[in-house]
Amino acid sequence: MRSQSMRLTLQRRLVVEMTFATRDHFTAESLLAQCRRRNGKVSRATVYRTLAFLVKAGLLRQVGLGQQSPQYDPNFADAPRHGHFVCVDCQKVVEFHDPCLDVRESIVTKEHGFSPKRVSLQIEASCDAFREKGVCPRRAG
Amino acid sequence: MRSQSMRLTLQRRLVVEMTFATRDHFTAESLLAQCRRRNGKVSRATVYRTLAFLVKAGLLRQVGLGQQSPQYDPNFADAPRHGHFVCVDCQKVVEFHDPCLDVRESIVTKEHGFSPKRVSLQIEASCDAFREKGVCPRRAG
DNA sequence: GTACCTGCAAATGTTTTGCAGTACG
DNA sequence: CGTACTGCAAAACATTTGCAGGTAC
Repeated sequence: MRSQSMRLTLQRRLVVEMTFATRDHFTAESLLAQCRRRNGKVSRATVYRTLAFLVKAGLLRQVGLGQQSPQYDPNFADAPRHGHFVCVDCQKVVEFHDPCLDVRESIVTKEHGFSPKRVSLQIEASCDAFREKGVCPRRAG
Repeated sequence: MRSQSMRLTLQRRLVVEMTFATRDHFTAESLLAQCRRRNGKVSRATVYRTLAFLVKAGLLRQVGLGQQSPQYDPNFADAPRHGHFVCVDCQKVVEFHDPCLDVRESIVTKEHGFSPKRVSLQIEASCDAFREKGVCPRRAG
């Protein structure tokens, strides 16, 4: 998987494991915290360097979900063309997939003389709970 | 337009003018530079504060276009539902609009129990020039 | 005249980098 | 064994904030 002139160190192994240990999105800082909770010994610099490598290799996706710092989406390799709902209240992220959207995206892209590489679709929306109760279960405290 | 308990100062006027002086996307820092080139006298803090206000007011859109820092899209008020092509080589951004996509997005969103608020669609792609010549005219130096 | 606003500079937070020591292969 | 990698701490950025002084209304 990675033996392409790169060394497989304990630290990189840990970062990669933590990256794909969950399907949830995460930030670089939260992954570092996760690694250390797992009693792993890894520096901040190595986490950032390894994440950058995974993104460049196409195994991980960096997405801007409206929050302050960029998030990483570990499900990108499995389903390269999924989109994200982001709740305007609780910030909860739900992934979705729609073949019709994909097709239409391809058509539009080609009409404009482009050749699609990666698609990033975010929809800010309110979830059911928010509309009904005015607040999300997940919200804040 | 803004007299809703907010004072119309010279600085705010300048930032708003610069924001909508072009249809190009920009960052907070580049707008600050732009303001100062226009011999305007405004502080970094005021630029950030005014941009945040415009975004909250729905007159400006903050978008993550894959670059390091977030960009601002001044065309959001005119066409709230447009998407962006971002060239993988030269980073050039081209806006597009497609009603079919809009419709499909609405359907998918509702199917998942959400109510759409804002849609952000970015497509990373290679432009004609890049595919033909292997490099974009706009690229780098 | 009084809030609200600005500008500065410091604080905050994130990501990158130089370099000496470490360890994979 | 040599070279790539790590960790540290500092640097480089981007953005926010506290506060003293300024200004729109």
